[in-house]
Amino acid sequence: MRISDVARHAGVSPSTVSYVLSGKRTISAATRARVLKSIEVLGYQPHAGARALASNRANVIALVLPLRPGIHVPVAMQFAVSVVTSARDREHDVLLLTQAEGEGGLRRVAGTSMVDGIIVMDVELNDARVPTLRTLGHPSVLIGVPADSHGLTCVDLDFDAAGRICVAHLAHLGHREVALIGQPPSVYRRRTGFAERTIAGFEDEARERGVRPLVVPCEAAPAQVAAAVGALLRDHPGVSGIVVHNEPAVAPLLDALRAAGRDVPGDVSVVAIGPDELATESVPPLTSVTLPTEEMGGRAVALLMDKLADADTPEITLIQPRLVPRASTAARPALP
Amino acid sequence: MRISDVARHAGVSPSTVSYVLSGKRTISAATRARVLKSIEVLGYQPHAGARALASNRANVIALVLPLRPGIHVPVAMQFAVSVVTSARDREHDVLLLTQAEGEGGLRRVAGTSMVDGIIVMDVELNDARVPTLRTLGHPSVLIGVPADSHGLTCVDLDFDAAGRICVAHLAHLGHREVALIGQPPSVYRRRTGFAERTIAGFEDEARERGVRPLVVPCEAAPAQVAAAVGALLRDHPGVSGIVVHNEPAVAPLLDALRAAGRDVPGDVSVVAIGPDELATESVPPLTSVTLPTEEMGGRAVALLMDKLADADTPEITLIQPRLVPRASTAARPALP
DNA sequence: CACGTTCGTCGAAGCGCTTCGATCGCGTCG
DNA sequence: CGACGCGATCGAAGCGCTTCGACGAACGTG
Repeated sequence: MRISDVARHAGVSPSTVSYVLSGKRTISAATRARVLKSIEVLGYQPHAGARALASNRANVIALVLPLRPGIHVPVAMQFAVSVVTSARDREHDVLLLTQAEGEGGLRRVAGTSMVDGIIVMDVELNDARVPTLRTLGHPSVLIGVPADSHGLTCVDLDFDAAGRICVAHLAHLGHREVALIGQPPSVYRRRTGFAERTIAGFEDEARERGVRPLVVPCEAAPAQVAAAVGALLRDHPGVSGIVVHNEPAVAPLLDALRAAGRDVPGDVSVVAIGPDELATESVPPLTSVTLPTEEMGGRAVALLMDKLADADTPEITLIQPRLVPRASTAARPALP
Repeated sequence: MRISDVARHAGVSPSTVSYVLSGKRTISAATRARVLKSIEVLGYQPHAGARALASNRANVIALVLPLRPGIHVPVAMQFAVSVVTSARDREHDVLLLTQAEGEGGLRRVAGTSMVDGIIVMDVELNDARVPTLRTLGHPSVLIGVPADSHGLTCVDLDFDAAGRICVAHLAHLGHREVALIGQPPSVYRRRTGFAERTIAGFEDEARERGVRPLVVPCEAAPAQVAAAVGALLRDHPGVSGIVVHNEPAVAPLLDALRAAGRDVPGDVSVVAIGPDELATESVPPLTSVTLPTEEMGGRAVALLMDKLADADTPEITLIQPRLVPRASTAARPALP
């Protein structure tokens, strides 16, 4: 079943069928209808490889999955799904690469023209893949912002603003001492933008508002969260507001507070940074700053398509965080 | 940079270069070396589309991600990663399809020759995609076994045996009444093989050993797990052994037992069915039946490659479960 | 009314690779 | 010693599509 079969069936030339399909030249309504009919009747599907060869476009983009320790898998999956969905909406498919394939993988899929562009998730501040992406000659979009974003296209939540907005919310409620339960130390060690920027925003806003900030990196395992919370309550009894930027630590954190006899939000207010489900499915539902995975994935794809169409794109696209108040934050309790 | 450039540089014909690359004809060691050198020097990478067109092989397989409610995302991700890794080991890439694309997506990627074969995860007993796969004319491998597996190739853990082995282990330790904390009701409602087969094995083995079985489908939310455990302990005080076949319910289950003052394994023994990390990261580490995601993914890819090479493959490949004793099971406590 | 446009369509030339049959030496066997 | 076989290599014909230039017809326009 080839394009020439369709052409014969419709009584036109193969090129006409091609133009009907691509819309790159005007075709009379009557002819178009006839061709489309034939395509439907014959169940014609163009050969992807032939297309890619002739048009120099594979209609496929690559997505690099992040799989290092510390990554919250459901969030990564949400990104992946939103990228696939957005790509499909634009007639593109998605080729999956693992982190393990590394820069060689990027060079391979780009060099063989398997893909037209690349989306890289979980970009570190000093990401080894960035130089490769720069020299690749294939368009790419990063989710996350490296230290030097020159010549790149990056999408991210504005984590600095996210950190700030959390502190602002707590300060507004009267809290004078706030803690940030952060990512595991390993995440800071490999210098991840979203982690550092959240801290920066958290601390800056606290300073500006005369609030005392405290940053506590934290492993996600329940026991370690419990230990961290125990230490926090003991050593810093004045802390009445907590920001959590560590998805899997959220449930253990709430457990630990409960176990310590602290009511949320009666004694302690908690703000989470993470996907909505995380916040709504907790008990109590958490005031949170949304991690808009769908919007970010969609935006990344949109930017990549712009680059494929030779439009120029902003170097950095920061999505503004929104804080949704729920049941986990309240005014600071009066001092005893 | 094309194959003819390499040919010129090495002083041979393009076909010779092609044969060096594919190994489909014998090439003298000297020539091969010269060609390989040229390839390296020039940094030649063959054009994937041209290759696919000429050879009728894309060297890509499709993977359909499961994303329905009730799916444990980290497990799905483990499968995906193991499929990608195994595929890469065999010179293939992986195209990601979402469940949402449905059967149309399967027809599209097969019909356009984007992929050479398809791996479908999370197959239901009456999966709507099965008839499509049968008529597709493209090889496919299912992870999971549908009710009618005629003419298909399926890989799965032997969940019936998994259910049995758990009961056998508990019975061996002297437990006379055992409960299965199962999947959420919605999973049974859509008739999922792994869920039903585990129950079947669980009940059959119990019957054969004269043990009283009890099956409790269970939502994974902590509150619901707690409620289910509460009811279980109240209405069936004789239950001293619990099998959990529901990853996200494991932690809440242990919490609920602790809250009810039951020691594990002192008062109640617990066996989990799931990935190893789930078992080793719990407190106490759980006796468990491993869900060998890596082996299953690898096997699925291997079977698909066999089909691509026209070898015939068994309809059903069941992987035998292994029970690893850890700290959560012990002999039944003496009756008071 | 002749000429220039525009519109719709066609034909042919690739895109870069694989593969089949043919060719060319060269060693070997009868 | 000629025919034969075999290993190594080449040339050319596609694979199925897109796209460019060309062409005829229809349609204004001066």
